[in-house]
Amino acid sequence: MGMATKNGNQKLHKKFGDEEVTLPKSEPQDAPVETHDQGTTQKKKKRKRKGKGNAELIDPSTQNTATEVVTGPKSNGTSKPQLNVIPQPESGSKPTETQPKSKKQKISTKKIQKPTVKTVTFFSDDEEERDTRGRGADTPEGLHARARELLEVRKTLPVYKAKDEVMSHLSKNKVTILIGETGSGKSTQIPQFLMPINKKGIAVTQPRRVAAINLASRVSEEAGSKLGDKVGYSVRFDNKSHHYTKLKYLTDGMLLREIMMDGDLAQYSTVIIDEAHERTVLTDLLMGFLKQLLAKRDDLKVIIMSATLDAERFSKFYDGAEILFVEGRMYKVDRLYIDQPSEDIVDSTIKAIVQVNNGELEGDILVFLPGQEEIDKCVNLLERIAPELPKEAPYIVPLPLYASLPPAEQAKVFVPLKARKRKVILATNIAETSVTVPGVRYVIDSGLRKVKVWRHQLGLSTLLTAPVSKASATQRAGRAGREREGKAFRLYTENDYTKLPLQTEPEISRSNVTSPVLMLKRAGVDDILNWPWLENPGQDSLVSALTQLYHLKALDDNGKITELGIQMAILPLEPQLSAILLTAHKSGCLSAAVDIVSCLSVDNLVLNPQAENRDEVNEKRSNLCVLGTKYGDLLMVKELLDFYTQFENSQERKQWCKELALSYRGFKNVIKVRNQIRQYMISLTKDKHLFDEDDEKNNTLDIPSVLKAFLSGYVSNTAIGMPDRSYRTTTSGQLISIHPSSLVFGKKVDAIMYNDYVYTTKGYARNVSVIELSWLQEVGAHVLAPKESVN
DNA sequence: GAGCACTGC
Repeated sequence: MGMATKNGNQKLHKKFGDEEVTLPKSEPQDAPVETHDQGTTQKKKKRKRKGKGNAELIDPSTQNTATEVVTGPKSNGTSKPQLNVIPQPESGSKPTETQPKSKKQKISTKKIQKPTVKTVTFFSDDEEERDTRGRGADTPEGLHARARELLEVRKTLPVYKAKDEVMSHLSKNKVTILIGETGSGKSTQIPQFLMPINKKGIAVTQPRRVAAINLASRVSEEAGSKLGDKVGYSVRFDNKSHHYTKLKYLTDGMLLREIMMDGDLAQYSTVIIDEAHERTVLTDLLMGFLKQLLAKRDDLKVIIMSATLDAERFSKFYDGAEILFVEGRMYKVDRLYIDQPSEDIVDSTIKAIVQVNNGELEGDILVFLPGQEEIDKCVNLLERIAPELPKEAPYIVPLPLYASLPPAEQAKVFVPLKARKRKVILATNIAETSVTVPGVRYVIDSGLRKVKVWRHQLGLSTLLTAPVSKASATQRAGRAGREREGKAFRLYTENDYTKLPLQTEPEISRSNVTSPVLMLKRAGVDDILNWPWLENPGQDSLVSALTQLYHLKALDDNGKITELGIQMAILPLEPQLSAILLTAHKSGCLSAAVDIVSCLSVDNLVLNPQAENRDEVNEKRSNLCVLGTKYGDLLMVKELLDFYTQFENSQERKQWCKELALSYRGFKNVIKVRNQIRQYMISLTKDKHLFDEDDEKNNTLDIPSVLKAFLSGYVSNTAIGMPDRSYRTTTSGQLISIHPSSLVFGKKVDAIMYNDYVYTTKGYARNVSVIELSWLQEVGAHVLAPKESVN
């Protein structure tokens, strides 16, 4: 059938009405699903059950039962079942959906109430909104009353019930791997259990700012103290902790900075790495540092908290550390597969949405799609077909959700709808971990995601659409079972599912590791290749990072970190950008360089205009930015920032941003970043007055100096204009095109420098500036072989 | 003449 998305809505609707729709196949359930067989299910064939039947489909962890914690042999003395190793998945079965426990381990099967863990939304990342809540209850009496209230809730958490066993284990071991699923309460309770017995502080890391802030605020309430006193947090731009704070939630990046300042982490007696299974570059690095530190410090305890999958790997990494398992509290989620996947993901998504809407009980639908393009297409189609769908079914309201969407648009997914309406949230991976949408009962999973892959041989990155891992598919499905039983409809076959990789490839093995390597050097690691990497990025990748750092003069001929390198590591920037600032300082154009670098550190600042007013916006930008038009995009953001700061009030700023398709929120972040960088530069140079004469300096902007400073960081990101108007890179001679979003697009110049080299339909240079050929020799002779670079 | 997931200091 392969219905094209270009079809009109009438036709589309008709096709859904007839019996061509065969997806997704649904398994008969024990639970009442009266409405399920409306309309489109006649053609369904019963799926063949394997072996143990229906139960095998269901992730045991999502059963609504509470289970006792099971610990390793050392916590013996009871007749409770034990577990210290995660069993290998049976071959041919569904490994990621098999939990390391047997039926007999369940000690209780009573139904649980609504999960009590506070829903974490991304809103509170904005301190303006966060500070307005929770006021007035700050009296000691009020805090204690609230804590007593919360204690009753805490006692129902699986991990609370196992407190004694967990504690007895933790007191005997230096390293523990603790597996706890969603709803177990591990992130809030375990650190609190430890507070009375820790002499020094407890650090708990999180991959995301919002999570650190929300956990700290919850736990502080539970502990009956004011946020920032006994329990606090520390994230970039926001610190609510004191030297006497006993329990500190921080982002993993923050703990890494602390390691660079104090390699022994002397202020902590326990470090907990939470969400270790996400395998971000930073958590991976932390785990390596901790391994080294454990050999040095006898009084340090380390707890690695994770979802199930990486437990054995973590255990091996920490010399066979024991694994504790805590049952989560999620509701049952049935997984259903398609039998004939379509080539067109938008097509099969729309069909699945319509069928779920027609056939399933009330509850919102969360759809996982790879990117903005697919999401926007689906939203448009759904808006058109919604009025044509059967009147018996709820009216569907499509809502997009992705990171570059303005905050007000994102907020719509949290607003409840009136009766007879059903939210269909079409989201990227943002909804897999970062944003939790309430009310979701059905998940539709395309099985796809976008992944950025760094190719160090070419010095470029590509953004690919790729299948998710089993772990990711399980996580996505779990989003349907947070409030009650749910269903996950997978837009791929069960056979395809079995072929998916077990886990997502760790980020570090597909990333540019220049910055991690500089951090290691700063922390005193000499032998980068043989450092205890949880995942070694590979020799090629490491050598390319070391070479890059050498070119940036962060490392000397012996591979030792230089004074410059130490300063670069301190700045909260990529090494290239740090190098640029230090060069700019020498050449007297620091202020302008800081402005530009701040803009470059903020994502989605200069937005893609909508298609209908694209030409108009582009023209406005180029008329406004005289220097940008002549010298390129670095000068453009400098000009834009100057305009932005000249406005009197935020209303004018907002309006101006809107007209030029710029992000107001982005500029607010630029100002924060700029302040932070200025502070760092002041402390590095010990010159308090470094930025005092800012206004005068703007009047005498030395453009060649600024561009040469940037060239010092981006020597290898340069290309030469050819007679046929194409450009070839100075490093490998590859063909490269100026991205049409650049102000330099369509111009013929001698040479260009760019910040990003991205391969999509072809190799594109993004964020392009005009440079002179002579500068390449002047600034980049030590990197570029003369014969290759200019001919 | 493109169109890009997510996160962190």
